[in-house]
Amino acid sequence: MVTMENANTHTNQNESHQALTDKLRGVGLRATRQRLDIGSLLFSVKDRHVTAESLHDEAIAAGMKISLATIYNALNQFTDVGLLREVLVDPSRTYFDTNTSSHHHFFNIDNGHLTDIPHDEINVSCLPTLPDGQIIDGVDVLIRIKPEI
Amino acid sequence: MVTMENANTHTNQNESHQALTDKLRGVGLRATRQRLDIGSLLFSVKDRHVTAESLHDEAIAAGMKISLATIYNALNQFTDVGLLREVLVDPSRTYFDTNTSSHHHFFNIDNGHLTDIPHDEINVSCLPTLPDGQIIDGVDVLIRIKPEI
DNA sequence: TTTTTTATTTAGAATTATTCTAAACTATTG
DNA sequence: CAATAGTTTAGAATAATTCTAAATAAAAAA
Repeated sequence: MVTMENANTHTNQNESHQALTDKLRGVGLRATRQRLDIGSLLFSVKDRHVTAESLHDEAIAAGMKISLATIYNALNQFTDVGLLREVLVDPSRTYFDTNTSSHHHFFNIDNGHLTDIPHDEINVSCLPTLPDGQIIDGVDVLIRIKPEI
Repeated sequence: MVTMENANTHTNQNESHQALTDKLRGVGLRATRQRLDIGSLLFSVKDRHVTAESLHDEAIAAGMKISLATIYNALNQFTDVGLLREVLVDPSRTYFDTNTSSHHHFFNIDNGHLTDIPHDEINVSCLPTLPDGQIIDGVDVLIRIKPEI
């Protein structure tokens, strides 16, 4: 009789487990089970766009035991240390993007889908002079699209 | 003894009163006292950026009698008919811009101030192909700035 | 290891922006 | 002026997010 209660998460993507641990420690965060779970959902696939709620639903569906408050904490902490980036598209919901490199977005106003646009596919020539002693922190381009007709 | 109780608002900008009435009727909205009050605050000065709360505070300070719910209603209606435009800069607050022409924004992440950038001072060359049968609804460029040093 | 210290998790309460409800009110129409 | 349809508003309701404080777990010290 093989007992496997308390199976420590899904024992498949093990190489990423260590990588994730290192990634978290590298930014000064403890590699807790919850953060590893969240990280495995966020970083095993490239370029994801999630909300706290959507990620929580996903975690629960994957059998992970984690509270919504922890999801909020983790998303904010990951953003603070540069592992995630906030994208503003909907005034009533915060989206997080796992792609933290310089890039832009298509936002489908019809179905709410977000799509990345590689940095080099958009050219922003910024002629305007910056106010007084200000410098640029970042540039966000959002192209709202909708179905033809 | 000059009695002036119930002075119907400030009797100075009268020419704009008729213009405002026409503007509201022109978009299918009744020219109620509240909408005229809000309109006088929004449209007598060019290029304003307000939140429902900030506009309500301003209205109350100006002695206008109007509820926050009405401010929300009016801002949303004005936006629906194109008299205002929403600007996304802060995930926890909706900003409205009285400048509805095509233009962009500087967002000072230090103090939260929004500044317009004329349309022609930014050049966005959009090389990326749009997904399937999609067309562009609009393009928003937000340049986040911060104090030097 | 065991102990100590410090960070993390979490349930649930609290906050906050925004919307909804339903009754009172007012602009417009006939 | 009366009837009709749109508007305002107080206050309740929602919904996203943060906070609190107690329980727990990770890292450091012994």
